[in-house]
Amino acid sequence: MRRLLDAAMIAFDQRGYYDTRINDVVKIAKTSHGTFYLYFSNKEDLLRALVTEAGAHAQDLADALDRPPELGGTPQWSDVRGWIAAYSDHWIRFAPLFRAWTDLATIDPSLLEILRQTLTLMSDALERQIGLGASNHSLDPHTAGLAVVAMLDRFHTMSEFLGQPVDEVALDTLATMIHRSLFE
Amino acid sequence: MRRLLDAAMIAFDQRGYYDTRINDVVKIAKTSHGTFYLYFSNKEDLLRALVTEAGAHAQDLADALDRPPELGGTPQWSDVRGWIAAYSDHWIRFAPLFRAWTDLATIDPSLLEILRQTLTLMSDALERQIGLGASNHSLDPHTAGLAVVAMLDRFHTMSEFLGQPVDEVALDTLATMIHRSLFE
Amino acid sequence: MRRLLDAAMIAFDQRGYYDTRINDVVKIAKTSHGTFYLYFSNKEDLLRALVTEAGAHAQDLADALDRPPELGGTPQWSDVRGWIAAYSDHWIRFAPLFRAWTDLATIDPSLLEILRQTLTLMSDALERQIGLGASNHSLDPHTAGLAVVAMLDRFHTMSEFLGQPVDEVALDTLATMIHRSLFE
Amino acid sequence: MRRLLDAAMIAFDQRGYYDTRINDVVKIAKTSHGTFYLYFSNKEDLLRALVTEAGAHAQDLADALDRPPELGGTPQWSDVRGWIAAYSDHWIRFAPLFRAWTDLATIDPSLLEILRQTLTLMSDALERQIGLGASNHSLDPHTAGLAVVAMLDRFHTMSEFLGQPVDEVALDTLATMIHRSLFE
DNA sequence: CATGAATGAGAATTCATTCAT
DNA sequence: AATGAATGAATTCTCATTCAT
Repeated sequence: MRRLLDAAMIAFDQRGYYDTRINDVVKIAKTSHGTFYLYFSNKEDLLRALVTEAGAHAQDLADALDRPPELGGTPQWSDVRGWIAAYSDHWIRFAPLFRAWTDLATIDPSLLEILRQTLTLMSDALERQIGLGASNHSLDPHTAGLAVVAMLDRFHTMSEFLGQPVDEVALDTLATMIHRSLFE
Repeated sequence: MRRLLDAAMIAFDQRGYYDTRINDVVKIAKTSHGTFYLYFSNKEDLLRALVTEAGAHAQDLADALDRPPELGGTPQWSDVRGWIAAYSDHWIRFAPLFRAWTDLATIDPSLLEILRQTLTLMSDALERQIGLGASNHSLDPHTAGLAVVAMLDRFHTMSEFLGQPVDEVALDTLATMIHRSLFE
Repeated sequence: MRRLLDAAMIAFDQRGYYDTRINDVVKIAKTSHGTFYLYFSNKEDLLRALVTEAGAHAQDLADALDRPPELGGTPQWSDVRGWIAAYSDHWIRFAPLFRAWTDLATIDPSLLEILRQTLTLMSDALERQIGLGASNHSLDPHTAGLAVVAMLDRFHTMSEFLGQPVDEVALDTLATMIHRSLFE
Repeated sequence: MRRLLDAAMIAFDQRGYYDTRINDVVKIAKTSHGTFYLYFSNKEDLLRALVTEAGAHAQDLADALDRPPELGGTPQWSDVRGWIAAYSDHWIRFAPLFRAWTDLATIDPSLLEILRQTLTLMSDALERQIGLGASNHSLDPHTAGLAVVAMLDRFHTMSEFLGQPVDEVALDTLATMIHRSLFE
């Protein structure tokens, strides 16, 4: 079953969720069709399992955010930078899922629900951080929290499309932008 | 043909690109399978046509960005706010395409190319704006430009999933965040 | 579609409903899988269509029963004999359906319903005939009507299994038995 | 093994033979697939075992018929009534088998053989009884014997489908019909 | 130009059966 | 003896695409 989940990640990464056939997953996992249906009732079910794992991982990310800033009080640039690095790792790990996830959430209520929870998890944690910052009277904290997640998430996707690796310089700039907009 | 394009937008919106069958499009357009293949060679071709339209519209967006700031010199909050409003309209209009577009770009080179061009169009325009701002020594302008597009794009998607409309308050906050991070 | 229905009758006759593959039907009908699914959603649906036809035919049988006896008053042996012949033809024509029908009615409510209606149609008509007969004080007419249908139906099945054709002698004996038990 | 046989009867009753999966039987019997194949080589084999049991029971029924009539000479109504009651019990006990049995006999020679024997057993015994009756000059005894079994068998099935229990009144009427047609 | 019935390649799914433990 | 995970052949079913009208 783990073999199937891992195989699915590889397959989704190579051909995308939609162009992945059960056959592909099964071949990579070196198992049989029958075995696949022993553990999952179809491809969507498989995606759901993977997405649930990604959700659990996102929980860790959110928890990391809730740790108090290094110097107490307002979060520092280094706090922001650290979290961005963590988010980047998360994104790289689960990237193959994200595309299909977003598209399928339109149709599958259970995927939508996990998506909502994961999103809320992270944007709420950010919201709490924003509350710690000064001079945020003019920001709607909820919007700001969501906007940060949005930016980080999409920046990775877009960089991928432009064929530009997300390097340290890029992460530094993102950290600066976020720190300036929220905590200065 | 326009009827088919419009029908496709409706279908993609309702069921997503992948779960839309030629049948669905044809039914909504109140025409026949035969007619569909008269104008498009397959579903991907149909998406390409729609995406090309969206690309042309994005050109207008980028042009708007290149107009000089209201007060010359550094762009003001109101300049940023205006552009965000324009982007928001653009997003709402083409939302059904974005999901599939991103996913398919992995596979279809022509879609990837249009995506790259559109993205570059907007991030370059932003990059030029950022160059106008002061105190941006610590920002990589290219990263910053892309990050802004990323944030705006994804913020809309995420709001949709959370069932939260993107209202004036949200747009104000986005404007403030962007203005602070780039031009203060 | 008629071609498919006819092909199905042939296939069901040759291999029985359960051992008939969609493939078999499609081959006999000299058409394609796709065409099959254009008209029927699965094998059960196909059976349902055939069974509905059989039901319509049974209606004719029941109508025939309701015609007044040749000599008015009590039905004569010849009346009974005539109807038995008609029933026999009906059975021979739809025999391939009957086995699966009975078995599937346990599971499929719509098949059960058609079975009920067809059964009731015939046993009610018989019940009315029995009402015309004399000396039936000791018979429950409903039971008697159903019993006659039961006997005729099953006698054919059983003869088939014993490899004994249902000939004129047999039909004469059945007529005598029914006439004696109901109208003497 | 008895557990499996009993489980099979329950499963066949609930879903019918064809829609019963080895899995269903195994679950009801609270045992494993492996164990199933230890005792039976497949589902047909399992049915064969049950059907053989039913055949043995039918032997008893036939024997009961061969006992001399209560008052010697021609069988009385009460003799007929008694035998019908016995048949009814037999039917109720083995009903789940009958449906599949009849259908499968078309295909499986060994099932056909047991069916033939059981049928012959009972119709022959009836034939002998009919020989005892007076005034049967116009009846073909073999047809008559088979017709009685047919009527009893199918009447039960049909009552089941109509949702009407086979009560005392019904059995009385059946007895009267049979007695009238054979022995009056 | 428009139609929509027909096609069949390809994908999903089931389930009897095996076999290592 | 008993188990139940694994197998894969056999089937069902879908849907993009064609083509005669």
